[in-house]
Amino acid sequence: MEHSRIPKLPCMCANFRRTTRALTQLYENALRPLGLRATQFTILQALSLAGEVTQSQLGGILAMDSTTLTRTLRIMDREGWIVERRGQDQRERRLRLSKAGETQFKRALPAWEKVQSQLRRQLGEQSWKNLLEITHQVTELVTAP
Amino acid sequence: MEHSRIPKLPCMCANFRRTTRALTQLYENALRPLGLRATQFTILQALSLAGEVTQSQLGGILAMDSTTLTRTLRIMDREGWIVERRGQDQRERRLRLSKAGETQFKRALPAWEKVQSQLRRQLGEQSWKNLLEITHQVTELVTAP
DNA sequence: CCAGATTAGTTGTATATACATCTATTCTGG
DNA sequence: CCAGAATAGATGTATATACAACTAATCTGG
Repeated sequence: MEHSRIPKLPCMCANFRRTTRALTQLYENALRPLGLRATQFTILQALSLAGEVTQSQLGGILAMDSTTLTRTLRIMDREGWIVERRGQDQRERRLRLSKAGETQFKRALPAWEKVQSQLRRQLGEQSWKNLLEITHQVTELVTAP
Repeated sequence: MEHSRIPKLPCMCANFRRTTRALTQLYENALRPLGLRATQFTILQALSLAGEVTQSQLGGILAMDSTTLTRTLRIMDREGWIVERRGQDQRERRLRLSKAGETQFKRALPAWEKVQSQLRRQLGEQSWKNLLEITHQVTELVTAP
């Protein structure tokens, strides 16, 4: 019976936070040469998939507070990766990838795919799919409707 | 076929980060009346289980950079929840809960147990155990040996 | 139409997080 | 024993994160 290097934690939140710290380092190591943080890559990918969305909608997609996005989007805007425009409703900011943002996203894709497929191989196809499914379910369950 | 409120994300890291944000809010809402953040509660619990450890060892247990702990431990020390002392090796700081720290941990336990058991009920016993197990495995896999 | 309620996003503030770099201490090979 | 290597933490810096309080715009009931 091989004993684990790290102890089990009884708290579900602590477990997820710990795993997320470890995973984030793995992915950020891969993205560092591109000057991308994990959150930034995620936003590039989300916008690439979603097209134009408001800041609130993006917050909903990522289960991230809209006020957090204000700061992160400022950084990404400074890099020229996104375009913001006012819509009918003058309060909201409609966001989409700029050309430079699309380019940066495509530039980062190989590094992301490499770390994804490496982890996928290590976990096995079954666990991989199971993990994507269960994390999604937990997010749905825990996120306020 | 009920369509989901939130889209699936293809990135494992993004998935875990999103779920962790949602879970953290759930737990922090429960701990807020006690003036505890999720990380702080986790450290109280980890020290309660581990006894006296060095800062590096605590970092290993939580898969958290030791330099991150410097700041968080300062806050907890300011609150009087931990005792730091020098060991044989004068470089290291040996940490344990103070009386006040134990008291604070015990004070927080009911709120934590409530949110834990509520989530456990919602997920079901099988998913709950599965989640604790799989997150632990991923952490082991991804953490540098 | 308008006053109050609601909503979108910003700003102030505090904590969380890690990397690069630094200092102090300990270890290790010769 | 001692010089260089390795280790434990601290500090500087940048990003991530959310809540409370704020401003501006929109909506809604009367």
